[in-house]
Amino acid sequence: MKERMQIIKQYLQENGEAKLVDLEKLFPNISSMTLRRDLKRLEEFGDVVLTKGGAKSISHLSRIKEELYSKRLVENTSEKNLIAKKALEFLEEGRSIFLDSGTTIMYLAQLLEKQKLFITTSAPNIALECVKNPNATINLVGGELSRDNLSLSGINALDFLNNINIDTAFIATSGFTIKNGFTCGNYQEAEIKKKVIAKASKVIVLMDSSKFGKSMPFTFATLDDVHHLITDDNITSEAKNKINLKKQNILM
Amino acid sequence: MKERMQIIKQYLQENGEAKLVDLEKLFPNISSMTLRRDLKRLEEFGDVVLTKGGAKSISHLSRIKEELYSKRLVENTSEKNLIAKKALEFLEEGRSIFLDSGTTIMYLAQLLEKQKLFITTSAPNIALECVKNPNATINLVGGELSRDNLSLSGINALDFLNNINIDTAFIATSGFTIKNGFTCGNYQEAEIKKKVIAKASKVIVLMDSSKFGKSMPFTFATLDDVHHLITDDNITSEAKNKINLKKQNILM
DNA sequence: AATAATTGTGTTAAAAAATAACACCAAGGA
DNA sequence: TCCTTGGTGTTATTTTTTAACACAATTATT
Repeated sequence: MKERMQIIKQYLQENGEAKLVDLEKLFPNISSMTLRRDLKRLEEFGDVVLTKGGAKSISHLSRIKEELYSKRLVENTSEKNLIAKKALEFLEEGRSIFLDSGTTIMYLAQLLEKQKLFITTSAPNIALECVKNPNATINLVGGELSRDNLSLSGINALDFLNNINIDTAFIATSGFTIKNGFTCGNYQEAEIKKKVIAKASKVIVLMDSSKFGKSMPFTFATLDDVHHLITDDNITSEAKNKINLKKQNILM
Repeated sequence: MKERMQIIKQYLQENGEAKLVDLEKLFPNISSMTLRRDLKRLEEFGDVVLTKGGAKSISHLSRIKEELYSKRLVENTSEKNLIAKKALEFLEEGRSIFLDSGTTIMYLAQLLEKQKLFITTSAPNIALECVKNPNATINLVGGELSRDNLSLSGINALDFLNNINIDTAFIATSGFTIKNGFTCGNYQEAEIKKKVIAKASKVIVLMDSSKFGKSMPFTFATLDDVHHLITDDNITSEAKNKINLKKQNILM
């Protein structure tokens, strides 16, 4: 595929939408006719739907729709995207990984290309995203589906996790404070995360900076339990120092 | 919501797309400006995306995208929709039901409104559709996700099913012949279906007429195992007679 | 009940966007 | 070399969208 179309595709991925006028600014010396033709080709490819004056990413639209029914509203998308990109570095071909539920992890799932991986997850939407990778084996934990965060939990999920091995676990968090550690809003969810962390050889937490300083009811891990923490650079240097005091491997 | 908008919404649901010119034909004495405004309101509602000259249903788009990655291509959509509508009659508020994987069942899931239901399913995409119903409890079987039909299977899925009770099971099939009964293309999937059928008090098979006369490798049920068979009226009367010879409760 | 505010609707003119048709150029193959 | 192919830019034309206004019909307010 042409480089220009790759850039447009990425733009679509990140912004959800691309207006023709935006693209014209992005490529000042390309005619609008050509950009229009590019969008048309992307549509034939299947990832995009043409709208008046531009195009929208279908996966983005589905995500919006999901959010309509689950509670949350996704914010800090570009930060989350960056965090996900950093997390990619911890992926090794042929490994068994766990993907937690959550929008940041969804971005990570979308970045997975054709790596041979054994993926276990507690989020059906993430499983469906991963299945697009033809070389991945996808396992989904069973259980009750929570409307809040679209994640599965319950005794069956825990049973499932008992029977598998995990090299690297990518975990999302709803809150973090030095005092309470990593926290989430749901007891069942905390149970799952705890179990995953206990079983994984390497634990990587993905957290955008807005979560810092917030505490949710249930703690599922402390700083000592995780091997890497990936966040964005909107985190205050004070916070950064506090964490680094205890731990060197914070990434941003 | 206005009746006209309801009709448009249904049109969108069934056709995936509505061009303005189509709507103008559908409502000959409504101005195109008004229809345009209707589509705009539907967009704000979140279910559709406006395109050049009309609108497209987002869930339809996501389905198309799913098909791009799983193998199948959905055919006979209007038949499947009709079958799903007939299946609705077998739903009773407050019951425990099982939803199989498959596109016909997906149509059924989309028709579920606000009934209080306890839903178990082996298909993550169907689980995500059902979660939009605020009164349903959704349970998803665990296991490995098949790329072919987006369904979960394996020992964990069977375990899960062992521990739940099912009033009514809605099952899809890939093929049916008098000789071989109901068949599907995957051993693991057949195991799941068998288990569900064994546990359910009432078994309803949804099958569009194109499946009749086709045999797949694995039989998961015979006519005697199922209580109702719902199909469309493209089925030959010969086939109909053959089935009715054995069974009275065929619906079409 | 009378009045006012709101909402939906249709009509028109203007603006914006999409398309079709054609010419051009570069790369690759016969 | 010449021919084909695929991508590109330009222009004119058509289609689609928007904005503005006028007019009911409905609902709320006095």
